[in-house]
Amino acid sequence: MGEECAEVVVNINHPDLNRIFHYRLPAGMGKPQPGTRVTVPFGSRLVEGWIVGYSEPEPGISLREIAGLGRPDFTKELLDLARWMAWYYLHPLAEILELMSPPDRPKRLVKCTSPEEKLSPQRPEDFDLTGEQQEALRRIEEALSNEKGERFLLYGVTGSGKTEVYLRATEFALALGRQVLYLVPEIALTPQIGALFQEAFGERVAVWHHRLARGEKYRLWEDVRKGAKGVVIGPRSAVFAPFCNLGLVIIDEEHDPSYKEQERPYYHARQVALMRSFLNKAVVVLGSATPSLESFTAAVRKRLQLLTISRRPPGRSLPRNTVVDMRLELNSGEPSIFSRYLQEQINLRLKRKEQVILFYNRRGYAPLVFCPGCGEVLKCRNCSISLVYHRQTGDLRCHYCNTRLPLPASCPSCGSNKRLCFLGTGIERVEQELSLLFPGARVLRLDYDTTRGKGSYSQILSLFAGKKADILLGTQMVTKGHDFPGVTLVGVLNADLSLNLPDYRSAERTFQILTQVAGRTGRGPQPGEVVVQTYHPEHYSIMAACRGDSNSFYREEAKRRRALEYPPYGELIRVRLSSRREEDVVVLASELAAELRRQLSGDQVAVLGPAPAPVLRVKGFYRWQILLKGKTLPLRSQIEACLAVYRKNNSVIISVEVDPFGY
DNA sequence: AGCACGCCGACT
DNA sequence: GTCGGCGTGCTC
Repeated sequence: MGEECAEVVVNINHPDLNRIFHYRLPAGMGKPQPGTRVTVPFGSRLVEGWIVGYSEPEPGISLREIAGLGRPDFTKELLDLARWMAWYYLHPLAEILELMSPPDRPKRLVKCTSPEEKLSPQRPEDFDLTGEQQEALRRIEEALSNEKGERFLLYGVTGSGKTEVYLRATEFALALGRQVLYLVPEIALTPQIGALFQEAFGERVAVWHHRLARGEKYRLWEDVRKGAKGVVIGPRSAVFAPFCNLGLVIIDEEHDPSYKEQERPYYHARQVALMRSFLNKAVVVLGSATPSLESFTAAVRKRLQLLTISRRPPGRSLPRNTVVDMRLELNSGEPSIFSRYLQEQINLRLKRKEQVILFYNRRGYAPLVFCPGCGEVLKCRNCSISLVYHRQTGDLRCHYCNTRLPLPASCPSCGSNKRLCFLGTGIERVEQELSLLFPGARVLRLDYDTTRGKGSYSQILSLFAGKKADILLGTQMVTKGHDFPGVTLVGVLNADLSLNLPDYRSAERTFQILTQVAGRTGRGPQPGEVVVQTYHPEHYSIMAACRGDSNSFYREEAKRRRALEYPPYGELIRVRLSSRREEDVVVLASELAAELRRQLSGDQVAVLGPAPAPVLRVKGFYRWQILLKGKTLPLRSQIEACLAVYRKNNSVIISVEVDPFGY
């Protein structure tokens, strides 16, 4: 006769242990709730784990008893979320639970360190929403009252006041006694939004990010769990906050690729947030001026309700767009990274004391360094990638593994001591040329390398906001949600760079970046202008972005993705194998691919590859990959079983990425 | 992952 | 005789 036993997941990361073990409860004790942390005897040692449920074990296994009970780490809802993630992302449950675990209680709980709350002035409610903003807000409020967990896509052009809608929806949710999760794409953006919300809602707002001190984290988590905090603002990981009464989830800039975790377990915070709100029947608002094709399609299919804001508030017009065909520019006069038209426009702003943002998406000074003696391009010794010359630090760097080495005096390949040549243009070279062309201009550079120091990111931005500079030259970083009313010109120096990435999303990314960066201008009383330099002026994503015609972009992009059955018209899973020995990877990859073909046979899933990864070698590891395309959702367990077998080979690491970014 | 068990070489 | 090398196999 069976007996109800606790199902325990042990916190050890090994493919053989990615399952449930049954344990007896100590005598004279009720059932601890699933999600409770436990210590259990495991073989000859004690290990940590969690109770995840109760059931009757198979007959014939010798049961042992739970050795120790810990705190309840997860509510049923969070546990269900973890289970869903483990299933959907083909990832060990233990590792997901570890990721979601609440912060440890610090040894010494510091007395209240929260700075004496500056009396938060109630935000003035006196300025009017536009009709479209009002309508969006009304529908969200209605949904909050209905408590049916409705989902919205707030599709509002840049500068249309989406944040104001979020603020008022939050106010409404709080008034109903519900908690609010507000996701932002990056840590860098949390302080700004956080300050705005704290001003409106004072102490009820928790600004969460991973760099908080341990005690602070612990206290915030506890406050959220008890309901003392009504709003949690933060990046990806904030999606795991222990809400007790979640009513509204806002995903700001929902298209932003930063929501996708780039390391294990490769989850997408937007997707997790959607599942979490489903489990809570919470209302979701996905907001963007350039929705992901996934969300756009979901709106077309009525899985998201569409809320549109098509106009900026009165007096704020959308910028004028000019496309410069750099091919024609090349044929006439001396070539420069700055077209003559853009130079004229920059000069005009400088004369008028207006500000300029320039976007150039390539770090360093020169992306290629080569030897004129033998023609060899200098490569990283750990990665199959060219080294980039950084002038500021005078060294060569690998942008994949971060290796740095001094610029060699002679060619490492042929020994010639002819001077090495720099090929191509990075942002440092653009900066240099900028100072030659506009000697009087004050230029700030915003990229990965100028923002290493603590606080340097916000320092650069506040210098620019305080008009201490005329030109802000930056990489991707300048495209994200900033609001500089003094900017009347945005220049995109090379719109094509993101088009050639090995990613089926490259056209979408290009469209989004161009539209977003264009949206950084004309946010003040003066109208804005955008100048886009490109060698592909006829490309659909560049044309659509420049004309502000997003519908034609989505139509074209949807057509292409559908034809190739890429997401959202098919699911994609990338299985990556890596090892220090290339032959091991090649052999195992082809065996695994053959086995997957056998297991998943049928026309539902295509097994593509194996093929070398776009960058074959990174950090000394050779990487090959297999792509699964098609209806993979019903086949998760077959895929999992198949991988488990091949993971027994311990010289080759197998990692799985569901819905990968890039190939 | 860890840890025990097991089956062969050189050592106080 | 036994100490210890790390291959193999198991963990409710």
